[in-house]
Amino acid sequence: MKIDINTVAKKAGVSTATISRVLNNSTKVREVTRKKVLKVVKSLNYEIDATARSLRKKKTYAIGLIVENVLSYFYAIIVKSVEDVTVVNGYNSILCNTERDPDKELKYLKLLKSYNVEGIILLPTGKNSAYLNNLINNTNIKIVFIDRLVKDVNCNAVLVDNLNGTKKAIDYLIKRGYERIAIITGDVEDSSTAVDRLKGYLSSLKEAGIKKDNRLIKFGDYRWESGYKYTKELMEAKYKPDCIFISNANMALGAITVLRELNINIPDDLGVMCFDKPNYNDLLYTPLTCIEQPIYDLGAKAVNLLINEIESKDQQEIKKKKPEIITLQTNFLIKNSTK
Amino acid sequence: MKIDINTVAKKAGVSTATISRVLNNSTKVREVTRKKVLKVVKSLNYEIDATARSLRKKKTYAIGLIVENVLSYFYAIIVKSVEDVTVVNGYNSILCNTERDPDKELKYLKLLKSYNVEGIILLPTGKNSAYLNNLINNTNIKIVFIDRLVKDVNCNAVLVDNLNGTKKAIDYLIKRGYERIAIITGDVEDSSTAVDRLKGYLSSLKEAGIKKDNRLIKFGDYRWESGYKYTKELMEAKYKPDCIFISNANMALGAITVLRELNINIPDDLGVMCFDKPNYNDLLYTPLTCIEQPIYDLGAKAVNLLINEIESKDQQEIKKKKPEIITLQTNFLIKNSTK
DNA sequence: GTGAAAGCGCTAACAT
DNA sequence: ATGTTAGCGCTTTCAC
Repeated sequence: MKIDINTVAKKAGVSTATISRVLNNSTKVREVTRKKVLKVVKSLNYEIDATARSLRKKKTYAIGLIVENVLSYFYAIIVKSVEDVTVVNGYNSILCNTERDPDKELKYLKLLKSYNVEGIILLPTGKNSAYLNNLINNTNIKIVFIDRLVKDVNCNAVLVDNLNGTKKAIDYLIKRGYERIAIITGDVEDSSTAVDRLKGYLSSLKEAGIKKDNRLIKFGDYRWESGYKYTKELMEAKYKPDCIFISNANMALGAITVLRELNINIPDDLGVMCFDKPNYNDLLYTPLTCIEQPIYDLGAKAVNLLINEIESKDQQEIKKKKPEIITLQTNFLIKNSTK
Repeated sequence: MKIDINTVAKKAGVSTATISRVLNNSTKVREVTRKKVLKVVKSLNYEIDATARSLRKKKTYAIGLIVENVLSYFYAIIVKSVEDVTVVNGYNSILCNTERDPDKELKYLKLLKSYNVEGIILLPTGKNSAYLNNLINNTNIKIVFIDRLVKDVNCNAVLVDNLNGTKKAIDYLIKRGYERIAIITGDVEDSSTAVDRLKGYLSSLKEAGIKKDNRLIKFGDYRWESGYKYTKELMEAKYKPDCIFISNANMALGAITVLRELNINIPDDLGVMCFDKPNYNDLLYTPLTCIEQPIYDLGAKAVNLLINEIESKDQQEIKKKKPEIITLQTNFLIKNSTK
């Protein structure tokens, strides 16, 4: 029933080795033979069996991509860029969504190993460092982190300059006259991104001689709900901020939702700025002053790093050399959500 | 170097067959043996080789998902729902983006066949009917269309009731007093969705005794740009609509962008309604009256259909029975973009 | 209940 | 330039 290489070989009157050579673009085939084979291949609608080929070649041309959730625009862009660049290089990507659940992440890491992917691009939950080190040390699977690092795991990464991006943002807010700038950042336990954004915030305040005030610092989880929740907390407290800096777009959208419910006018009553540009920012009822990230590049560069490693001639060398960490710069966008 | 089933067998002091039995939950293993094997498996961090297993079992537990572009929220939801339901059933999904390019679609169909996926969920470009029929007739790969059909290809599908959804929308607009309702629909050549939405529009007009006017009918491509372009055309023409019905969210966002540029007020100067709810609709400067689609369900139901077919005992029966087409109902949301 | 061995569809080393 | 054949890592049939 299934058309395999034997069927093709028989019909073409040559051996399977020759078919294989044609299919793998070996030069050691006479032009006449090649033509004949290709004709038969086409006539039978034969497609090579990737499973068998992978097993034999020990090469799958597959990489895994683990993100949090494609429903977020940020991750969707990464998925798209990774796919684009992967395909251009003759590889395929397998997409996994962790939902920020370390168990799911672990499950997917194992799955991808089992699938013999040649590399993994990981937007990490921050846990699973033991298993990650196991992959790095005991297998040939290359790993590149994207957007954030994992404690105690040394490997290549492509990041955004969160520290300086945030510093520039807070400096701007201070210059505009804001005095009680609150921040809603991510979970500093799990995310190096959240840590750096908080650091940038604190550093700017310090330089301006403004004292850190814990009432103005909230730790969210980068989701809409936590932007909503902590903005509400901030605005219902006795000591209120005059401006809120929010560490990502999803939380910022939660924030402006609740601000409208509370009838708090932006920017008259409160300034709002965020890290990461919301999708269709200009169509929002309040386009947000924000730090735009080179998200597509983040994914594209990660794939390039990864494939370079995979295809490197000198695998010994690769194991030894220390991790390459690429840091991309951000872009400042001023809208009317700040005065 | 690589830990394979032989390594495990040797260390456990049993044959590879026994290891395999344990790993496949065969009942014919003594409890003591099973325990012993599992211990060794764990201690070696052994993960089964999915490639080898697939080749031998002729079962990959993989399905392909082909959509247009994850960057669109509509497709992102489908990707998410398909992954969710796929994983729950013990399968994995391979994501492919066609960018609406039939050549890319064909390439991916071939790739997925080569990967021995057991089924494909396809949001079709509308071309490639010959190859699709080849897959259906000559391979064991099951196919389910999602969102739209392909001419001359009979297979299972999960659709949205575009006709009635649109009818309800246009009926509403007429009842609200609009008299020159324009439509920007998709490409009726390629998309059954666009055809049905246009049909619903025409049918409502007819019932209300309003004559079809070609000046008010535009054919876009479901992308932001075409919403922008055709809205501009409509509003710069001599004969202008008093309301525009737009066939999807992306084009609607393009539309409201240009309407603002042209200083056309919604809904005072012009009513706007669309099929499909924009992401964060309520945060837009003009939340749109729209038809909400059960997108997550679309994907979830497609996976269920597909896996049912894949796992059906009676494969002969499957081949014979006529395609199942599930049509999901829409939801009407009234906002202030219509008077 | 367990082991030996064949074979899934392909590639690559070796032979001619 | 082409063919023969072993074997990638696993599962499954057949013996015992």
